[in-house]
Amino acid sequence: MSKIVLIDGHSILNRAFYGLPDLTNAEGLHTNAIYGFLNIMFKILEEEKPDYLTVAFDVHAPTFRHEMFADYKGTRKPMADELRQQVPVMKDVLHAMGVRTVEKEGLEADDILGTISCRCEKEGMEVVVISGDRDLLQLATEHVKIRIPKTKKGGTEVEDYYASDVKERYLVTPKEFIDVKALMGDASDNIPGVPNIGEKTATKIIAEYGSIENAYEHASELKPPRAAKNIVEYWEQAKLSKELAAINIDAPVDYNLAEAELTDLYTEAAYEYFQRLQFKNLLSRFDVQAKSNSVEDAFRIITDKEEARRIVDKAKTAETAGLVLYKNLKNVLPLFASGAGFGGIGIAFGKEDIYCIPAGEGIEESWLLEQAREIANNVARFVMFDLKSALPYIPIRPEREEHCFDATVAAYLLNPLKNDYTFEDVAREQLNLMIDPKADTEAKVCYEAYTAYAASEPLWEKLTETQMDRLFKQIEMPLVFTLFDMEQNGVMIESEALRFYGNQLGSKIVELEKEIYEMAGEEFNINSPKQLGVVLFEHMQLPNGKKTKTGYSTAADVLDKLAPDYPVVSKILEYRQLTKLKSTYADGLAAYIGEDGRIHGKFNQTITATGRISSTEPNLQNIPIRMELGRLIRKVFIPEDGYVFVDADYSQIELRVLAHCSGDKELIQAYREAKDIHRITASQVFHTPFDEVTDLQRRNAKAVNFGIVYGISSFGLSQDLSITRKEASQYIERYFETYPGIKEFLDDTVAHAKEMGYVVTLFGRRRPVPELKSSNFMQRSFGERVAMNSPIQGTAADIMKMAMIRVDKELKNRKMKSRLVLQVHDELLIEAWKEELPQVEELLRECMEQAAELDVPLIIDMHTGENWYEAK
DNA sequence: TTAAGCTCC
DNA sequence: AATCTGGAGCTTAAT
Repeated sequence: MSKIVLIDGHSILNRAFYGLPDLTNAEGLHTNAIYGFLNIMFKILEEEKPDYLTVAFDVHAPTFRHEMFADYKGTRKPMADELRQQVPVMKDVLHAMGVRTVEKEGLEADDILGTISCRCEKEGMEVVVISGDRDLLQLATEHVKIRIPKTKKGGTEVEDYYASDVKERYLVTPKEFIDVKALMGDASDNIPGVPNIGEKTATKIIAEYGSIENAYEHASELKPPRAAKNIVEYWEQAKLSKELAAINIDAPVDYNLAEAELTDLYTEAAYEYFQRLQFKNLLSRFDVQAKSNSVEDAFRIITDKEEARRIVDKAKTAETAGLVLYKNLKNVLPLFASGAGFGGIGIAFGKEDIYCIPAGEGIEESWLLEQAREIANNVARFVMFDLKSALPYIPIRPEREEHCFDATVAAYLLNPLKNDYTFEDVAREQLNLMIDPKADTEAKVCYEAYTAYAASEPLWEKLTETQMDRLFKQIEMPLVFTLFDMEQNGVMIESEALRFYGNQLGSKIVELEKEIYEMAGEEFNINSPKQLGVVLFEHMQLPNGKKTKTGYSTAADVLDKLAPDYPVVSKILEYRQLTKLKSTYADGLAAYIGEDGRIHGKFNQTITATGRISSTEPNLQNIPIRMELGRLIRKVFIPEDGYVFVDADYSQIELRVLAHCSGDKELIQAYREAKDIHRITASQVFHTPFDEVTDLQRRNAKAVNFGIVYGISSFGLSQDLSITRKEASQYIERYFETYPGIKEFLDDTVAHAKEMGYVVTLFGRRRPVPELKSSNFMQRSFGERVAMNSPIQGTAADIMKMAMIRVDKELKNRKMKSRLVLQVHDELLIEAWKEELPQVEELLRECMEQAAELDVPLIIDMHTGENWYEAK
């Protein structure tokens, strides 16, 4: 017996839309409803294995009851824009998959579904109807199953209804379901029903009498007298309601079953669509092997040393070579980290020259690595993904650095918003090459090498088109080597002192724990916000316990307000501080100390949206400084014997960048003369002579200065300064009056971003801002703040990168022993050989202050010390 | 895996 | 009518 699945298109889209978090693709297109729809559809198809499939849509986008308001009468919301824009795309996607869709002017999807369902059942088919709308239950029979998906946590659950299930659950048959609705009405469908009859009464009446007609004839017997009276009084209305409630099962629908036959959904067109929508999980459903990847024919696995020798010799003279180092073949890419388990190389230097060369019996690891080094240092263009991680094995001579091309970094510049930059993605995006996720490791190695080889050109073209070619060549690529040096250098830790610090924290924590249990009158996990909230706001009855959806907020700003009145709260805050210090810093850092007594953290170049560098394993960019107790941690960061720390940080680099980019005369002038920019700002904003500015005025001016850089709102500023929103907006207004160039610049930047879809730094780095297209006020506002902040933060990052490169290069050129060890966004830490100290100081100041020439001076503060605490 | 909390610039 | 300062990473608890 053949089977058909019918889907209520808008209903399922709507379910998916409200059941999933907002997703957007790179174009700023919202995709969550489509994604959810497809997941539900695939799940159903796998379960049902039907022969036919059809999706029905309403011609005019219907309104929907928002789930939250489903119980309220008459609260239909118009379809959200984010959902509306997904509807035509959804239809396109279905068509790309060869799925039949039906819609007809004047018909609701219900009627289409009812009609097709009825026709198919008559043909002796099994019918499965998918909808989120319970009205469809009236269509259920022995052969028509209604399936209602529920988006729950951890996947979708589906409620199934044959006729008997409807009866069991609602006490009436599917046909009677229409009569129930006729009596109770449905405000959202404009079905009036009969007054004073709700769901309970309606169900009871229909369960007993089977139809409104029969109930009408026995009106005098009806239970609640009011119902009896009204059913007579409103009989015409009841009949009309029944007509409205009934789904038409004989509508004039042009429908040919043959067109609905379920064929292979995973077409090339669908693949391209999924790719564009960035449905990565769904892409894996496609049987990529079926597609002819002609490059695959060129893949060769080389085990013979003579052949390997011929290949690498040829590679050395190649124009462009893509290389990959891989672990043992059992291990999955990406690259090995620690050196153990080197498996071999992948190399590509032409469309017909793509090789995987495993290290093995005839081909020694050391020989192979040596060949890789020679290739890297001889080809005109050497391309890898994540070059920095290969540099320990393949050192690049300084004069050869400019011949290197890191495809990961290039892909990052082209779209810094992505989470990762895999070779599979780059192959897909740049080469239109689809890689089978199930391919064996050798094939993947070949693919990666080939992608590196072949993608460098389109990547470079795109960098040129977007005018980021200079940024790439002059800043990002050289930075790869600087960051590598910094990682290799690492920073020395006095591990004894660190352990002592941790132990001290440990004892203090135990003490505090006892005191808190004592004061609370019970023992609980203080680290659990959930438990803590219950103890504080329920058991101990502390005031103001309202906040957040998952319980009480126990965030520091909430507890701060309570601390003066409740000593236990102060203890808890102290406990939090100490446990944070111990777990993240004392114990956390200790775990990363290497055999050389140093921490070699990672500095990541392809993470942030703005162009900053990030630091992981461990994060060395968030070592405490604000609180004294935390700041002490910095005493364990020490230079090696014979060395001293030199720490230099830019003074207000972001504000200076803003002054330059905006060209604001006042602010530029202020910086050219400046001793104290916040005081000058206060003086100008508050119309107070410079020398008479109060501390409060200065503090406020400083907060406004920061707020401006972050993309200010009056609310944020008012929070920050504990003033009213009105006062805050007055501050901002006066600030903009004082510095009209800044207002103009920020407005222009947002306008440009809205038009172009991205913002740019002074050095050409781009950041897309898809949020600006959102119809959601909050999202759009976020986009505006991002548009204001990113060019400033990004330009500062660009400048720091240029400075680092110069510092690193200069130290190496002069063959100095001093070395760069840390970067913290606007700060560099150098481990300086004591004899070189004066040179280092001069060089640092020169490189940093002259890194870029702006209309305002770039100034650094510099200190030396025997540890990081002293040097900062 | 996510949320809440905390650390930094 | 609503909104409610930008960029990161790590640890813990709870799912």
